[in-house]
Amino acid sequence: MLIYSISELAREFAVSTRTIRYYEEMGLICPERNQNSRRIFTKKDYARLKLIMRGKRFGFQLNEIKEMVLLFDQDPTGQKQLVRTLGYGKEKILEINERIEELQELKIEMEEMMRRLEAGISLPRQKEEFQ
Amino acid sequence: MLIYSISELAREFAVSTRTIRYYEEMGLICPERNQNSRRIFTKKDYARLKLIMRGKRFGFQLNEIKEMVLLFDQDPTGQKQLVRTLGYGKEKILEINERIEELQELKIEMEEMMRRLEAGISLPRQKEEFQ
DNA sequence: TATAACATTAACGTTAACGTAAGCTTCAAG
DNA sequence: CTTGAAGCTTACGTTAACGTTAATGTTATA
Repeated sequence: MLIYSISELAREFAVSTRTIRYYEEMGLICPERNQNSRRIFTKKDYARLKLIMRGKRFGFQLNEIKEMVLLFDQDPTGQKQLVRTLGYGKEKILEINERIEELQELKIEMEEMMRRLEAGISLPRQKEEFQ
Repeated sequence: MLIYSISELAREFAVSTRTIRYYEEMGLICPERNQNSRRIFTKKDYARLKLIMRGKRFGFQLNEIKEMVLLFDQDPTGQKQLVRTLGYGKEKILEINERIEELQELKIEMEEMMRRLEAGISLPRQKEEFQ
């Protein structure tokens, strides 16, 4: 599909139309309008919304998400802008790495706890440490 | 250190004392009190707060976090309770796996974009897809 | 012993991220 | 042609997660 109405997008991403309008209000998306001022969403808008939703799943706030998408949106033709974008991107990648590591730790801890539970051991001392 | 005051914990976790009191208000922690009704935080409370903060970093809401910590808090002596806890834990591990995968995807995409930027290529077509 | 630093509860204020309702226009189907 | 579904704007309502203030009590220390 090449273009979407607001309700189609809302259905697709399992959010309300109000949510999408709110994202436009906040400047995270800028869909075109037809002659009757109805919003027209392109594939580009779709992709943008997908990024926004992912950011939300990761617990980022809308203004953080906005900062990210806007920064990567403008093509950094100027040398200075490019350097800035690169620095930002590398920083974000480091943050992502930290998150991945933390999640893997959490996973290991939970698996450990599951094993203990399955073995039928309460292990109050260990519990104290984890809890 | 074996016990903490509320301001010590607040400093340690870089939050306000109000935040810690709020978590108690919401039932996420239950610190003991001294004879003058001042809160006394033990190592156990410290560990609990650490878990809460991690949950926050992952974008969980306080009631979700509460559900988790409370569920793993009670030792599931009853068979039924144990089964329930095990099921919940395995579900959570699956969720964590999904998050890790999603983060790794995101990381790859961002590294890809960084490489393109460093190569000095705008790639409008690719931009459209990612953006 | 005074006094600053820290603690308590109670209560009202704030902000992000929407929900909801009203009043209007537009569009598609029978 | 009407009628119901969908869209629009405006605006007020809601909730989670605290911030802030007030009024008061406690503790440490010079």
